[in-house]
Amino acid sequence: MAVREWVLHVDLDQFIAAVEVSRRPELRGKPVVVGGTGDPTERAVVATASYEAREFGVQSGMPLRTAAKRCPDAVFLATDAPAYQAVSDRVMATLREFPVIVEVLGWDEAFLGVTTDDPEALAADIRRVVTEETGLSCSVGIGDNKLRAKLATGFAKPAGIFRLVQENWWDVMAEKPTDALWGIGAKTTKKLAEAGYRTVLELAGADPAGLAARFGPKLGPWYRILAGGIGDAEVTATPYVAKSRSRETTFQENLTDPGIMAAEIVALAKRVSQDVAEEGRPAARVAVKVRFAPFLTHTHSVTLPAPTADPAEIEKAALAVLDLFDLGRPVRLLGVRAEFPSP
DNA sequence: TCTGGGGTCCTAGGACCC
DNA sequence: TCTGGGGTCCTAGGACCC
Repeated sequence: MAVREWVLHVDLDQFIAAVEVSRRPELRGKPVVVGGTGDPTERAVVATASYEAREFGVQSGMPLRTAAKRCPDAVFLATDAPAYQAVSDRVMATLREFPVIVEVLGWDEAFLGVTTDDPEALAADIRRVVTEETGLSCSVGIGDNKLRAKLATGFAKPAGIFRLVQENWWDVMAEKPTDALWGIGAKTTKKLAEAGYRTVLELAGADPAGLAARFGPKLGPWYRILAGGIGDAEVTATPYVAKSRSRETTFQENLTDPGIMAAEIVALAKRVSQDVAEEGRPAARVAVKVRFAPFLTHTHSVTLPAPTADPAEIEKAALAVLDLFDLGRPVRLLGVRAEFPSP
């Protein structure tokens, strides 16, 4: 086989649940649901469910209360972000031991830029070494660009390897619904169906001008390209630079007292200021998010007179932005976001 | 299904300027 | 006192992803 460049997508299997099981072996084989503080009666959602819990219809993003109804015998655990970050760091370090470029996508996934004559053999090596060094199982998608590698992983799971490239794109994808594509979700799928495009093949043949008119000058034509499996193949190890940092809280009981709302905004602004300080760059804008009951979300924001990392200035700005809202309605969530200057 | 938290990018309208 | 056309910035909202 010829030596050439490939994109590999490595994705850990049921990552968060797997981390929890690895430190509590007695949970192995049981339905495990991780989310919120681990109290299934709380306002919170499922971060990850083990495959055993998924058998009962428990899915990530689902309210914990619903998960508890579907699977009353599941073990409910609190989300422990620092623990997942630490394990993630070990996995990424393991991947960097291979002669590859590693682009981290999140806690549990990464793109690898590789040059090889046998990507399946490399993928199998990676799966074996990741398990040896971290005890975790992963799946590997092989592609000729990032889009195809990412989608390939979906067919590889769990604990497998799958190759999706130009040659088998239509065999695999032509008849799939458009939301099988990475970047097209439920809302867009519905709108595409209304326009007469239900499958990937149908979308690939759509008129770009018509798509632009319906979905916008960039998004519309991009959907058609996506349906052809075309995408960026450049994997880069360039460190991530945040464009914004934010903190938000959903309250277990709605807030009705504007004085308490102001106090919560101050607390959130302090946490954001800490994050801004850690970034070592000043913030240029401050935004406040308010979610009113039952679920209406609004944001307001200001450009600061000059970029600053001063916590007192960020707090003052956040309080001033909060004042732009009509707070005479019950509030279920408050958030504060700092944005860094665009380069 | 009574719907988390932390992000990114795109769109569109209005302001403002030349 | 009737009103072009382009460019850029600001702001709010929407969609998507992990």
